[in-house]
Amino acid sequence: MSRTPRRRVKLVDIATQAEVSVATVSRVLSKPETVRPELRERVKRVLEKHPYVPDGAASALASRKTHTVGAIVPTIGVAIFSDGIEALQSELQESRCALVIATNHNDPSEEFDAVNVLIRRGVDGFVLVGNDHLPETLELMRQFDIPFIKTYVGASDDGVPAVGFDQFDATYELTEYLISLDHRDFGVIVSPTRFNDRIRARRDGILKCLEDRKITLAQSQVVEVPYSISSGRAALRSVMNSNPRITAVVCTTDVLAIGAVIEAKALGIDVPSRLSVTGFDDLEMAGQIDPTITTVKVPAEEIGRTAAGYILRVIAGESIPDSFRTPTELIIRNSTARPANPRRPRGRPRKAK
Amino acid sequence: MSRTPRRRVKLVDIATQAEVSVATVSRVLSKPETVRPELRERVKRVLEKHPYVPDGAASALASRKTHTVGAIVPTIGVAIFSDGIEALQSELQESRCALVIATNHNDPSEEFDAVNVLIRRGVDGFVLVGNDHLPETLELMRQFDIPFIKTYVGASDDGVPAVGFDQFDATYELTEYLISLDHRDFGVIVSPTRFNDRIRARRDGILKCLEDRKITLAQSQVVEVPYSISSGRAALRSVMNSNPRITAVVCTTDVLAIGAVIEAKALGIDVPSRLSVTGFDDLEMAGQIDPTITTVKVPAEEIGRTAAGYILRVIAGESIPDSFRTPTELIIRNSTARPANPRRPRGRPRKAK
DNA sequence: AGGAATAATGATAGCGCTTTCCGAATATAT
DNA sequence: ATATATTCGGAAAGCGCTATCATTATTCCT
Repeated sequence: MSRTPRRRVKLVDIATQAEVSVATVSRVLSKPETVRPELRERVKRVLEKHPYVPDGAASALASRKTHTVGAIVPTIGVAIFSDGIEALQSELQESRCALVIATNHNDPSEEFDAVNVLIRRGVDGFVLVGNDHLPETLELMRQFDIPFIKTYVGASDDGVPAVGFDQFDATYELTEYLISLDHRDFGVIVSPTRFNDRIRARRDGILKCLEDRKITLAQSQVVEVPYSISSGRAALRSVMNSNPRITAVVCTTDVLAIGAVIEAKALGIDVPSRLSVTGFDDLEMAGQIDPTITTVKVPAEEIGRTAAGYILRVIAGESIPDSFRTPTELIIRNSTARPANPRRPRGRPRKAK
Repeated sequence: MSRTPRRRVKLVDIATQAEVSVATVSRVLSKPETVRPELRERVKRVLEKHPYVPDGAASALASRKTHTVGAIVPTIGVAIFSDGIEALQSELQESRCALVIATNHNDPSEEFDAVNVLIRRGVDGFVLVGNDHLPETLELMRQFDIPFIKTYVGASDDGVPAVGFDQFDATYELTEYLISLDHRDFGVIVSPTRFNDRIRARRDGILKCLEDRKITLAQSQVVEVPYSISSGRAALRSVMNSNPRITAVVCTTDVLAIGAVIEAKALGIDVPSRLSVTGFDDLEMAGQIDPTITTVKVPAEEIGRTAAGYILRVIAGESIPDSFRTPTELIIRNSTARPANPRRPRGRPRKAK
């Protein structure tokens, strides 16, 4: 327990000890190949003997690089984001780059503040979530010349690089699958769409698919509720009350679908024989609950991993493709089946691709 | 869309504009009360007109303060940690202090590396999780004179301030409750204990309580498995196979308990009439699954909030109590009941406090 | 072998801010 | 009025590092 309050060792200490200039030590640390092996070794030996940790603030000030990227996500309490962040971080770390995380709780003005704070702290680039951002936010990043990318979206609407998938297409496809099973009466349970373009896209994918097949929906068959299991339960009740003929309920997230399935059971509505339910995200729970839930797997880990490479390349000034698609996967489980009395019984079963 | 690549505005620009010295502007920003109102207003007006964002690196270098705290948690993918972090962050933000998060995946050497990286990046203090840390890690933080606290533990074993609760006591109490219900044959399902003092404490609290009541356990009645629902399922099977007379299964986390409950149902073992199951953490799912699960609520949000104040005070050099206890709560739900054929049927029901 | 080109090192000027230190201005006491 | 205390603002010295540039050592041509 050496309580030695000894002064922090700095570059000049190492330099003195090794009898070279500070410039040389700095070079050994950052571009070792530019210094003669003999000297390099001498410096390295000294470095090993002393607990030298470079001062990030000083080097950031001198070089104008922080080797840090900032990620701003809605929340870290949701698996698809925490998984993405973990992957982003470990990948960034490989390139000796730190990650600093901020949350915006789906509030664009919180995001603006976060960008401000992070710019002040110093980051070389930003990883944002979704397509919707305050113009001021974008303006600020551009003003400070800090590059950024968008994630969890298939393509950005303004030329900013994006890595993710098309949420609209994913739910469109999911809904098509339900229709192929001969479902014609739908309920839709939507998580909060305010300031959330991804959820809006999911909802719109469902509605557009239904519309394209000329399937109409009463207002009351589409409900928007908070993100929680208990809200999912309440929503299922409300949707089924509004139209008892519904045979399929599409939820924009697994959390809601889990609630729906639990409530259906409590109501004595059998899933899937009487009612099909689908989720989105593919949480572990979706595959374990009884019945297991048909859902769409979100490639969170791949998004995080890819985003790391993307933002690093943007920072390095390399040009990269505008968008990178990480494929989703429709996972068919036991919460979906053909309805008991299909309105068009002769439609033959179609295997989802 | 002004694409103006104009040079970042700095302190001297503001100073020139306001016709004062940089020192004055700096003072207006950090200790406004030391500058005459008239001048202060003049500077503030200029500040408002120009998008000035101080350079954190420069001020960190000059003042040796980063206004940043570093938190190192096992993972952010677990609710009790993500909830704690969210609270920590929002609370820290109130004091205009940033939070940077690192994960160690329960690996002490990853934690050491993280501390290193964060020291380099610059943090004024650390928030760690648990009691177990490499001596090198502690030594490093002390060497750089960076204060730290421990969280999710009731007290530290070495005088470091701690905020949290006693995991041992919590499971001891939970086990007592089961015993009061007349359970005498137990199974214990434990999440990974390697490098995880909190889980070890939870396990030991269970075992000690059992031991104190002279209840013995075969080796096979205590299993350690990975942290997942499916592991919980497998573990339940294994435990029940080893001794079919078991009437109560105690799990160290809700995730495992959820798996246990699901598997029991799959096996046709009714919970709670034939088997009682308990969890720990109080995830939302624990209160929604059928049967709802008896568990211990972990005050994650309170821990995060309190930790913020604690570390801030330590940084400020104020003296604080060695530890702060955030109380847990035993939440009794439908997964626990008196066993069908208690070995000692005359023990009268005892209400848990 | 002589000179040019190349490579390796050192000296040093900042990076943008904070913070003494000190003089000027103002207030208070004698 | 003068002497003394008090307040306020400016000048300037760094904070620890990187990067430019000049200098010196080394290698390669012809």
